[in-house]
Amino acid sequence: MTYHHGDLRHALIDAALDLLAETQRWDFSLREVARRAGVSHNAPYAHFPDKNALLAAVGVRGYERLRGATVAAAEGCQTAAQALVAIGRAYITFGLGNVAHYRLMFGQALAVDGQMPEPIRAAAAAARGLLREIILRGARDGSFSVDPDNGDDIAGAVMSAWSLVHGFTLLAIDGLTSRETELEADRLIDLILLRMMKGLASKDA
Amino acid sequence: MTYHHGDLRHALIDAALDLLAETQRWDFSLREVARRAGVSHNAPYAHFPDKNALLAAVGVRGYERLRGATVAAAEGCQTAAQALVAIGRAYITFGLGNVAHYRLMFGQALAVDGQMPEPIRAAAAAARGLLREIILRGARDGSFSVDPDNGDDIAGAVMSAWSLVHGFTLLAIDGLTSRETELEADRLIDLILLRMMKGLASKDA
DNA sequence: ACCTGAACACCGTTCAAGT
DNA sequence: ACCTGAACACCGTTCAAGT
Repeated sequence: MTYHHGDLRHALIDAALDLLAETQRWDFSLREVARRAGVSHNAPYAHFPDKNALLAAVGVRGYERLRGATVAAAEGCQTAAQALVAIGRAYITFGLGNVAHYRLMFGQALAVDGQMPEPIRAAAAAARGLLREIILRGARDGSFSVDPDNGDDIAGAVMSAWSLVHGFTLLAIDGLTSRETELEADRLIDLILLRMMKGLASKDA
Repeated sequence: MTYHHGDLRHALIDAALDLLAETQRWDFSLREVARRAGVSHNAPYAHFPDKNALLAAVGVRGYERLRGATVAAAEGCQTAAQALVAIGRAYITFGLGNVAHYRLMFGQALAVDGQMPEPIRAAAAAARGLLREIILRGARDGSFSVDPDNGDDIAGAVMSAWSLVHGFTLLAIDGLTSRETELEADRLIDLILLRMMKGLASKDA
């Protein structure tokens, strides 16, 4: 049994995903991943230039899954406003359900020389594009106060929505959300999504 | 020269802060910190139970600095609305000016068993308290649509404001903010803060 | 109490070698 | 092309020992 599988690259990513889910951390060792995949500790170097490259591939998987979850949530929504809330809720749920994976997607682990690798930047741009579509839809049907012809205005709306949901997800993961009242997590999510919508809503909506 | 300084604990934290600023990363080694402080590689264990404890102490320093920067920004502001915008801007500026420190304050590096250590939780609670005060002030003078007697409502407003600013800071650090238009960073900050304020503002403001 | 030096079980990465 | 085993320069942490 010389070659364990036709696709060790794929097997390594899967092993890393398993470790992510099991340990709830992304600081596992490359050697541990290799062990899981049943190969020697440096077989990964035949498929990835270094550990960072493997992590980046795993990170891209995260963006794909997140996109899948949010797109699915938006389907069947009548209005743009409903779709945006559904996306926000699905986004937060994904983060809280995949803590380590979500952290990896955005953390310093993927950054090289202070910059995210290109595949991650592309995935993030796609995520912004998804949000942009919804917001433009809402701008055209009058539910959002966004000028569809003003690129800055759109970018501001997109980034404010993403920032709020992203920030909340991370604070919730870190356990740094409000504990003042015995507020249930779901209720708090409702409340912050309400504020997000209010920030985008047009006055006559 | 047996004891290098009366306060090695302090010296180690300073050395770590130096490394943070120089390398722009928080994944330096404990041994490197010891080297910087001019002591053997395990002298730190006389002052910290493990590496995590040193990082936590450095993280707390970050919260203190961040608090100092935001409190200073709020001083001299006439209205609660102005104060909140000033705080938001100072917050983002701090994050972008102390990338590694900011990432450390919230990242997995400090988490043990999926939970942030108590000193960090306390610092975060203090940060929420600061926001809460401003928001309550704005609620009483009528500039924010927050019910001062409804704890949930307050918590929702606090978390939505913090989430937005926190999320934006991290996305900007990661370089994942909009690049569609040739939007300047400062302009984008203005736009997202505007959306934040709109999410909090009362209709008659 | 505070620090040192040796030691242990790990890393990521490289290299020569095997098929 | 794909994988192995030995090797290198590191880690975090522990332990016995020194003042």
